[in-house]
Amino acid sequence: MARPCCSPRGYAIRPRRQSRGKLAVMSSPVVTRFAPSPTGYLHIGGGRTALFNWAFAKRHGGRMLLRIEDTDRERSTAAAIDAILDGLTWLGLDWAGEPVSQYGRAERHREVAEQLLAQGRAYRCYCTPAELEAMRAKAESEKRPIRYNGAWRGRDPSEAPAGVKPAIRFKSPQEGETVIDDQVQGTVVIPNKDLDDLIILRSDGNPTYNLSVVVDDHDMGVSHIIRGVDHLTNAARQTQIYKAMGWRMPVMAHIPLIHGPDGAKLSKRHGALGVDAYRAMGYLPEAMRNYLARLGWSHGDDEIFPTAQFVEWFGLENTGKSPARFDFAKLENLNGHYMRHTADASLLQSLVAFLPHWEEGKPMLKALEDEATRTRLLRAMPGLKERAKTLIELAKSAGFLFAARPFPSTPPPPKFWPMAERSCFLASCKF
RNA sequence: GCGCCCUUCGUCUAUCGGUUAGGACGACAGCCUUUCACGUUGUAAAGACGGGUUCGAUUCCCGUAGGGCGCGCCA
Repeated sequence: MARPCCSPRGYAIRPRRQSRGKLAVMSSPVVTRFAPSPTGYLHIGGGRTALFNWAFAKRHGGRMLLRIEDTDRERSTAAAIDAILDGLTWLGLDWAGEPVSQYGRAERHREVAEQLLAQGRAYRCYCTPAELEAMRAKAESEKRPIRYNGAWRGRDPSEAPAGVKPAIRFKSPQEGETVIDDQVQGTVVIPNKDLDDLIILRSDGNPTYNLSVVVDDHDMGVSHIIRGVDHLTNAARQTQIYKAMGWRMPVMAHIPLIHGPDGAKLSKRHGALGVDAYRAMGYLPEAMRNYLARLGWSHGDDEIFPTAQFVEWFGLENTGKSPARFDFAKLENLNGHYMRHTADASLLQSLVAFLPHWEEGKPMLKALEDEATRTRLLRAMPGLKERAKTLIELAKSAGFLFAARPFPSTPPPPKFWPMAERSCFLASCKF
């Protein structure tokens, strides 16, 4: 049963009131989290990870938390945080409570690091970054695995060189293996000899990722961790930390990555697009959600379904392990479908919401402030939306409505207009 | 180099040992339409390779090849 859990940093996790219904048979509330690092925009893979976390939480009557992993002070920016929140909001994904700043919890992380140190599960390491770098280079040139050699693992602290601030390393088991029981990947076994003693607290006293994640997920009561497979090795390291702390493991689910059309990793490091770019290309959030849902997850032959249906169907057991390539053609087709099936008035709203994000959208946005113009566009909508695959296409094909400023009061339209526009024009003039 | 993971039409995927290997996007060819679009009908298109296990493998096991991810005082 869920118990309130309070972190020393002061935020209390209230147990969620158990909702009735057949899905509420879980003994503890489902808490997922989306934990992006604010070093850039929200890329598409992150968007899907958020979608899965969101859907999973909703599906089980739980909630999704948002944690900003901003412990890297050098690279974290406020602009990136805004971009991420903006991207999630546009995608229609909401989260419970305020976003948690991981950096804001550094004190608590240090505390755990100290505890590990006191328990003999961690030790001070006086190697300098330069020494480490040399060690790595040597290992690489000798074609040996690149790992920390544990130089300070058994060394007496009295041998510590003067003037060197130590980092704290986790004393990772050297024999045996670490097993990850993953809902998507299955049972993954990693030999402990391949996992070196990772730094959990930097020499400047700041915690590192793997420690922070474990402490935060634990303190925040996260029950299910759904993230990209690129974190699989981290999962092993984190498992060791959970064990050392005697904490209960959350359920893990590592989903496959989304690759670019060329098969290479699609991430912000490789110039992939942020979700804001998809908005600017005129895609509808609901189409985006539907498209993303079908990347790595499936429900039989079902292709097009509303988000509510996706939430009802979503489960980790239907999530595949192989990576998918991003296919614009399919996205575009799906988007066209959604445009055609969206009510005129609501599509007009989507268009108005989109216009500010389109570089050519200003004039039309201005023109649409006029009630009569909006009405005219609304009338033309049935014909317009039929042949537009994106909001950009919709806006462009609607352009004729705004072109001639003193709008001709009487048809017929000029003969050189394409038939589609002529008929739409006629429709817009219909009384 | 070491570890982990992946491999069904071009792409996303279904298949939970026995199917004419299904669907969707895309492609191609018709139909519909005074254009386009929509819609619609049809066609081409896949189990990486080699071994096992089994009466029977796309499905289970091993190997090979190819691909991906990870190996930071980044997250």
